[in-house]
Amino acid sequence: MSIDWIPQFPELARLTPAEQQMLAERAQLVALPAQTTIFAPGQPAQSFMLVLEGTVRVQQVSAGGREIVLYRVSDGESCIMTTACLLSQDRYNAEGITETPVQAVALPRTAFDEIMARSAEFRRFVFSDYANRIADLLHVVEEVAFERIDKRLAQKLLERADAEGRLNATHQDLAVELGTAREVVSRHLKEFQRRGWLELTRGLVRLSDRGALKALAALN
Amino acid sequence: MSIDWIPQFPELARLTPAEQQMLAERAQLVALPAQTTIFAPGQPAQSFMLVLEGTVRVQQVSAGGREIVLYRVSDGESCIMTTACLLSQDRYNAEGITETPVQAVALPRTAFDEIMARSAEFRRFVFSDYANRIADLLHVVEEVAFERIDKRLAQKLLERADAEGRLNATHQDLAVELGTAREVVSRHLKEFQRRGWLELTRGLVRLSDRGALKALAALN
DNA sequence: GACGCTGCGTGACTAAATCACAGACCCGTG
DNA sequence: CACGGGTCTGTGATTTAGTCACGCAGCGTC
Repeated sequence: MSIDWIPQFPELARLTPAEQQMLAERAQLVALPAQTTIFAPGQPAQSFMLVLEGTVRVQQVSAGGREIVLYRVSDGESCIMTTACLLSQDRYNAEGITETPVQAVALPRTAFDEIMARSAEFRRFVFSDYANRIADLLHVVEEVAFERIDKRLAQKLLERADAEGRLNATHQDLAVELGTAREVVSRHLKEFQRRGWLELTRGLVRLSDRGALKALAALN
Repeated sequence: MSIDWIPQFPELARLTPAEQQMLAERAQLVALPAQTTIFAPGQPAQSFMLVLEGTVRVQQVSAGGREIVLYRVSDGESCIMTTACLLSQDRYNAEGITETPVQAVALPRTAFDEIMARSAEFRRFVFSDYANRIADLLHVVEEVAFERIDKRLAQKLLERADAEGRLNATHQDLAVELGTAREVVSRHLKEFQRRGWLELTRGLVRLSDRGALKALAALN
């Protein structure tokens, strides 16, 4: 362990010096290139992961080959899905993929158990992460079950566009974000374009009227 | 604490006698009538709950008034959603309702923290519960996002019918199970009836051809 | 320039959700 | 028993979403 990563996690910074040292000693620093699968159905994960830099996309794949993005894990968050995978009897079809190069810290199972036993602060950290992931999943359920896709698409576009309103994504990519079919996204995008809300080029969306999109996204 | 409930939880039976005694002393036995809301948006839960007898239905309500059943907590399981609610920053729209009279054990937050610190076995128990709930939620996402309603309806009917193939539920109840609209359920049920798979009377479904329903449920 | 890969456009169709009712059943009260 | 109000179910019409089957466009490679 060379670099001092603990300050990146405010909750961990509150651990005692001894606990912090134990974490620092037992954790493995790992660097992953973009587009690496860090967990997937079948191969169970073996350690507790903390993301220092970059983002990991967690998505679900269906039997029929369709996919839906569940949530993203980014700087300063932990990925409890990996450990959850291990514990659940019926394995499930979620997979985690790095979207960018990722710097992370892997805490072996034994060290994880040990610090869980020692530190109430660390337990709070882990539980709050579980709680947030559950909240993310509930949000996905709500969206998928009850919301219109034009609204959801507008939300996603706003959420994922950069400061200039540009977004590198194919229609297929957006379909996976929403868990729908590519054609559905294509048609809605075209309608948005017709209304002058955005411009489309192969693999790129440029938002030109964020206000209108926000209005749609906030509807109902 | 009068009755000895710990043996109902195989994982807890593996705790040391001292740990078991501590649990027994600190836990509150509670009895709840059917149709009691045990947690809901707004009012945060305060303790860790273990269900001894009966079932609790956890469901999500949408802004538009629609609902979807997420999972059920039954005998020998714990309801981590209550504790998760507490920890998540953005509160979410899930609610827990007893479906039957429920006997449960409530462990106050301090006692929960204490036993979490002391017992690796107890931690395993809690984590495996989290993992199972996450698996449940992933299952809901998969169903809602990717599966046909007729298939899902057939599955639910088989899952919730008693040994004689009888099921006390209105079309609206079934719609909530699936997170869809009542009319959709009505139409599919009627089609099932037309095919001779079941009989319908007000508030009651009687399955007459489980085989056919199973075939549909297993399709794809 | 021909080829192939990926992304996009589109029509035709099926499935699901929504809206707006009407009728059927159930139970308590007059 | 008759009536009435609440709940439950049936149904048509319409809109939205998902599926299927294409064909074509953009772009890099040989």
